[in-house]
Amino acid sequence: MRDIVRIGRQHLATDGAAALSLRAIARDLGLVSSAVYRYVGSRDELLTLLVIDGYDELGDAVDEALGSVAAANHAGRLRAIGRAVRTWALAEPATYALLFGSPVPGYQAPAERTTGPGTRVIRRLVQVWEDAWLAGATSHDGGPVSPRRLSRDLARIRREQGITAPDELIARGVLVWAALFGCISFEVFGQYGADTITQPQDLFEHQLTVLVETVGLTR
Amino acid sequence: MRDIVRIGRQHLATDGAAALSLRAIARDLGLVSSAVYRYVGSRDELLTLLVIDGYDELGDAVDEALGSVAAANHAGRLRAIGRAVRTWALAEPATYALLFGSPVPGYQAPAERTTGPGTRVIRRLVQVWEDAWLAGATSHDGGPVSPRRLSRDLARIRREQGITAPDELIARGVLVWAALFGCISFEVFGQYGADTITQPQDLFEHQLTVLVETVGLTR
DNA sequence: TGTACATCAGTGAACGCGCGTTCACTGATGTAC
DNA sequence: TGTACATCAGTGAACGCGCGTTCACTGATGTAC
Repeated sequence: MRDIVRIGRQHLATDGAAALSLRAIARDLGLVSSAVYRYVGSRDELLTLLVIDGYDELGDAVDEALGSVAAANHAGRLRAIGRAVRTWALAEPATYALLFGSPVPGYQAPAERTTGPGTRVIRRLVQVWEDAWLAGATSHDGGPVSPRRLSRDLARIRREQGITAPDELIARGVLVWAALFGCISFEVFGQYGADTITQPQDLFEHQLTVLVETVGLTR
Repeated sequence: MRDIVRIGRQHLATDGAAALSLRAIARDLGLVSSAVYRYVGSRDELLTLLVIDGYDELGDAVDEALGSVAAANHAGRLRAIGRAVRTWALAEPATYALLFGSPVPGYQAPAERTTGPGTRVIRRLVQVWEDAWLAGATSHDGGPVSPRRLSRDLARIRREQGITAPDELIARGVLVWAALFGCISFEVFGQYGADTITQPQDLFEHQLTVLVETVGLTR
């Protein structure tokens, strides 16, 4: 069972999610193709297992990185999360692509099984903004953002997440979240030209500095 | 020939790049499968045609949007580029995924044919920073950024692009570029939860405002 | 105006391949009495 | 301690399918003289 997921991830790396083949996995396991049906039911379910496994591994990496940063060091926590995501993404580019790249055609992850693990990183990020807000360690405060439609979306997020941070901070938090993954995707997917960025880790550290500033963390 | 690319893009939307099938395209064209080999040579070449076609369509959309913005309105130009990319991505999510999503396993775009069209958007963005810099309309100036390794990468970019903007502005420009596509990818690929963001265009406009600020455009 | 020839778009059969999934089955291992 | 039975991991054949690519070909259209 663990073997199936393990080999599945290897195949993800070589063939991609769309070409993931139960027969090939069975072959690598030294099994006949029908034998894996005792464990996974269908190809789509294997994809779901890989999605959950990936989200959990990423979430564990982030949590471990956060373990060695003081709670009051909000900027440090953001940086730690960013570094952990990047490091994991570079180590597991195929699984990263499954989670954050193009959707797999014809496959829809079942929300009731993937939403929990799939939101671990953003929940950690939200906690950073919220803690910074409560500690008075962010430069963003003030009333609702315009237009009112956007403010309503942000209010819903505030309610669902059980937080108190103001509109502007939440909106910037969402941007920083998307920007962080944008930077990592560009690097992992090779969007930076081949010879332009030779020191991506230095660039990333600089990007983290700007993102800390974007969300207004003062410490 | 145009028909092949047209139908190819339709198949991209339904089956994805990895499952793109010359036979299926031939079928849709009312041709026998071997007939398309008169036009494309191989499946990989069709992918290359789709990549080039996509980059060019996106580049045209950006250029057209820029046509109605005054050159001195730097923030407006950045916003126009962002909106054009987002609008095109939402209209052509499958082609957007081919260009900016997960790499297609086993396929490598030939640099000599795709680099030109593939860099149209970033070249327009770079021109915005550069014009703003030359016009004194950006709040970022000053000397080299640290560490020196990063500064060297930025110097190479400066030389290759034939620009004069300082380190900090170039670095932030790269971040804004990656962040812009990060925001759009999150929306196109459905990373925002199903019910969290109901008004993505309002959120995007707010994100553009923050990105204008990030790159320090004062007008 | 007519004929011979070249070009060229498309045909149809074939090659060898891999895929997901079902189904009746075998044979080893564990369990109950 | 021995026997009958249940469980369960894995087998092997089969289903119907689609794929990329090659190759010799047909038949219509255009061109040269």
